[in-house]
Amino acid sequence: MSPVSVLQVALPVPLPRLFDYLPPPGHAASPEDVGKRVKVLFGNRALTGFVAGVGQPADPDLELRHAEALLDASPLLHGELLDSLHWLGRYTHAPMGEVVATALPVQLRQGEPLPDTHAWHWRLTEAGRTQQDRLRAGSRPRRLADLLAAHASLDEDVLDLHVDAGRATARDLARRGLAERVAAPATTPPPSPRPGPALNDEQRVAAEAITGTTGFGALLLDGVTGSGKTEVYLHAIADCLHRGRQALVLVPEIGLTPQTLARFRERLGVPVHALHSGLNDGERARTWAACLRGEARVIVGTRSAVFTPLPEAGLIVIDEEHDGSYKQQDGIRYHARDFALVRGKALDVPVVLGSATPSLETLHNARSGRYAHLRLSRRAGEAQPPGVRVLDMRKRPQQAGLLPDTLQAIRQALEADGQVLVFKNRRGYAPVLLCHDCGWSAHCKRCDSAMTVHAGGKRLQCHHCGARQAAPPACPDCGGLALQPQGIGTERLEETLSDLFADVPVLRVDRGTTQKRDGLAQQLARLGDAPGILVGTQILAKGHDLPHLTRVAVVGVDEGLFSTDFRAGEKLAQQLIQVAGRAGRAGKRGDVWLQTHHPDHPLLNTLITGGYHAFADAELEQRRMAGFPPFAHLALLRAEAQHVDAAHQFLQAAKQSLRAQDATLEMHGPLPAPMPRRAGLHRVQLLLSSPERRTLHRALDLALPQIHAMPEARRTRWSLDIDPMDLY
DNA sequence: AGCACGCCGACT
DNA sequence: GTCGGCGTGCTC
Repeated sequence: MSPVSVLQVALPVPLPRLFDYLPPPGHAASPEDVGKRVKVLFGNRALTGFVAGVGQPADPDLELRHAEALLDASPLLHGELLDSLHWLGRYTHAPMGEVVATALPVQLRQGEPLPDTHAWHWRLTEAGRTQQDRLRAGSRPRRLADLLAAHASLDEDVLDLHVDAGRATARDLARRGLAERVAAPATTPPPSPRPGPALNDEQRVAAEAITGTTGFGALLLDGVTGSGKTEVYLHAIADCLHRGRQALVLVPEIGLTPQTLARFRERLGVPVHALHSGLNDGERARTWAACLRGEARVIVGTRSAVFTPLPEAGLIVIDEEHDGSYKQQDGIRYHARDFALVRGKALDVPVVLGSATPSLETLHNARSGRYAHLRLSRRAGEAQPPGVRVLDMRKRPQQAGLLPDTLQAIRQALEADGQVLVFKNRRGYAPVLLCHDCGWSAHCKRCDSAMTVHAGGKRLQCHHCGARQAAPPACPDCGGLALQPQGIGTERLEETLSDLFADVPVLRVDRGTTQKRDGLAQQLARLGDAPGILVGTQILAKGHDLPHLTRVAVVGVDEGLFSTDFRAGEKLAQQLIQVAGRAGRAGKRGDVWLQTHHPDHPLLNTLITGGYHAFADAELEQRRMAGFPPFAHLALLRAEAQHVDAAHQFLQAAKQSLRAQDATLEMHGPLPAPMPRRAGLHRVQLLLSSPERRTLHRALDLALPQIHAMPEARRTRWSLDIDPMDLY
């Protein structure tokens, strides 16, 4: 007698195991069920799970429940994507149920059927054909009816192009029984690409290297700002479409603008499917389904778009591959760039990593020959690289943190009809509110950090937990009235610059001003091409062409020069290069004025005299000496608890468990996190490091079941971050 | 993560 | 006398 097979179900719970269920009554479990979603009762709630396997029950004595129902006639996840997700679960040490929940759009995760992706067409009804003449001539309904009469049916999306308010008019005709909406199969028209500018030599070499790659290959497209990386992508994508394959393009959160999409659509001549945070659940599920069915040929999306099914994949592009937004910072802490490489390998397609400031990991891979290294060293269209001028701030007078030279430089640029970007990586009015009488300063009650002064000094805000309050009228400690905002934020810069340059617009752009959708684009449009000043944080360092920007003033990056985080230097260098790259585009040479108290700092020196690659050489050498990535592999075990001891004890126990698995594993901690208290919780962390990735993962594989089962684990919120981006 | 069960304080 | 606090345990 062969024992009955059961469904091994992955559920969206943080438990590191699968749950066995008997198949729904009347069905026999079969290997074909793997990849289908399944409705089950778990405890006393109903959950949508995922059949991760079919086999013998793990515990023969356990009385199993029946699954309620299988939700898919054929597996939703299978083949390459399923394999890659299994890899992701192993790599991040996350339960498969959570991995699948992260990968699927909300609606599918919740058990909704795979949505239809057919197009909606309109056509006249029989009544419509006979009564069409009775509609008043020239009226919208008449014009639409005439239009529909001339076609068998018309796609809903084009109605508005032909008749004003075409969709609404169609619905009106439908109410009168004259027209009807019918589902039509989604069609994927052959691409009708429009030629772009001719590629220069470097671009052509790069594009040919990509299109000449058969099967998997990782290629770093290392091109200075303005060198035309996007043209190379477009060329490679067009070739991919021509071969009848799908292309996936990942972009940073900030980079997915309507302009970008319009450019892709126009040049490639196919519908471009966008996946970003602005979509609602229905749109996301439909796009996912369109990818699965091969209807979506070009998909442009942010981090989570790396999970789209690509049955006919031909190319993956990761634009601005160094960007931090590719790393998810909660839940399953995956890195979309790294996962894209895994998928590219499994799909056997080329993966292009583009950046003007490649991450040191990627650069290291390129230099060691694992990735092809494609260089674009020239700016397209005659544009000159910006010149950099360093201004020594020591013992110089300043106004709101601006040197007289800087103000003079701004004035000159404006008088020459240029626009100026003033870059300051600090939001708000001032970073600290200080009592000049007794030394008190405003701190967040729930975090170990100063509160930032906002609204010209009226409000206080914690940038770590979001707490807001009115600024006190007097010092809470000594009662004195000498409260002073200390330091400079973008808001204060905006105020000062508006006063000093009253005749030009001064626009502040930071996370506080761009929260609305398209807010940034609209603001930039308001500035137009007239002289003006942009004040902003790193949000201005990327995305959006600023063709009239001739001068960039970098004020106050000194804080970043002395951070303890091992990636701080890399991030600062990338920021400086990216923001400097904004200056000057075709026709206008730009320049950068950099204020600092540390004009001799090696990072600045190397960066300015040798550029990003010289910096990267020096930084890589330091990483090698210090045993940091890419020369070592890190994992960070974080714990948060109401009381420090609980978090500390948990990590101490975890450390012992890991030590028992591997006596050689390097462990640092448990130590308080760089911000020891945030949002009322105490934060402690244990850093694991090994020169061998396998060593690290093997120890974690063995220790994690024990760690999960620890009584201390219940008293803390803890998480494991593989390849942490920052040690916070 | 949820959710139930379970044993101790301020309320109708 | 009960509502409700969150500690502990379990989920096929």
